Amino acid sequence: MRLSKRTEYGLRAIVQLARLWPTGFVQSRDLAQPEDLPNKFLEAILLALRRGGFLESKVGSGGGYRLSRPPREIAVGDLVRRLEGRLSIKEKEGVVAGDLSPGKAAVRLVNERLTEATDQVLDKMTLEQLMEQVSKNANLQQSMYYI
Amino acid sequence: MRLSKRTEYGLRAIVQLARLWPTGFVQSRDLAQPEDLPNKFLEAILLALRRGGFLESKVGSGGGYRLSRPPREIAVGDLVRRLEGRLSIKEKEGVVAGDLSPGKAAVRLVNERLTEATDQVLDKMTLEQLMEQVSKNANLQQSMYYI
DNA sequence: ATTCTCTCCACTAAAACAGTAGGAATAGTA
DNA sequence: TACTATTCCTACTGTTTTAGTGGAGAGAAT
Repeated sequence: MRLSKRTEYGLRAIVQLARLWPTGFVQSRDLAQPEDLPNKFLEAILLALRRGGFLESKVGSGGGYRLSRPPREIAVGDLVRRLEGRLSIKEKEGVVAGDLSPGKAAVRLVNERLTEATDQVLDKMTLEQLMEQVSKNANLQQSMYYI
Repeated sequence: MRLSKRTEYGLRAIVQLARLWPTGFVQSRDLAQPEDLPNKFLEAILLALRRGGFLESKVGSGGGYRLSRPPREIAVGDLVRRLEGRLSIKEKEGVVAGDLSPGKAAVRLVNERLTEATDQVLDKMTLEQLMEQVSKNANLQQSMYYI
């Protein structure tokens, strides 16, 4: 299970926006540079995040992006699902379940378990919690230098 | 999180072999037909499974494939990891952890949680358990017709 | 010898991924 | 009004991955 670059860049950008919350608008370029992300690609990603309702944007001079609500109200799962695009693409679902081969049934079961597990992880985590855990880890690392 | 066709076909084939365990060798063609899998593609997959130590094969007339050990001793996780090929590809790991940007650290954390969760699901499940659960579900479905 | 099967190598078509380029639209500012 | 800054939008491109196919070789049974 590997996140796409698109998702990775999106998360990296939104983490920056979360750290700045609730201050003003930040421009795409200023999100791209410190994390070294391809600017044009990032623009498209930010646009998707805005369409997903995670960001607000303002065009023109002094414009940019900001979170549309506080980090604690943004679930990482929603972000990832928006960014991956694929991921749980409504499989045709025609069959009601009794009538598939044992092999197909097994594959379906594995897929379901996997989806449940990943959804669990992703939906339980808000952007705020993600950032807390990251800085906790960072502090841990930091302190380990002095042991 | 979507399993590739390669993995799907491999699972569907090995589920058939597990149902037949511990009887003799089954030929690639006879695995492909009932599940309607592309024969040549399946051959390559079976070869990978043999190389992974999950199957034994016999060439020539009367040859074919069979499990190399009982279904209870085969973890679905090992199968999937073998078949996906990618999935937890040793990311370069150069950085010891303190020195990544907050964004990178966040992405890494999400990836780790996701990997843990999927490994958990997959490694806890043996081929035998998978089959039990599939037939349990099938029975459930079956009985629901009569409610 | 012949047939049957796995094994192995090379190749291809299509999709997904990871961007890039250029301009239109919009909002502030002089 | 003219100018500038920024998002918004469309279309395109190159690379990698996925999902196969084809054909020949090699070993085993009859």
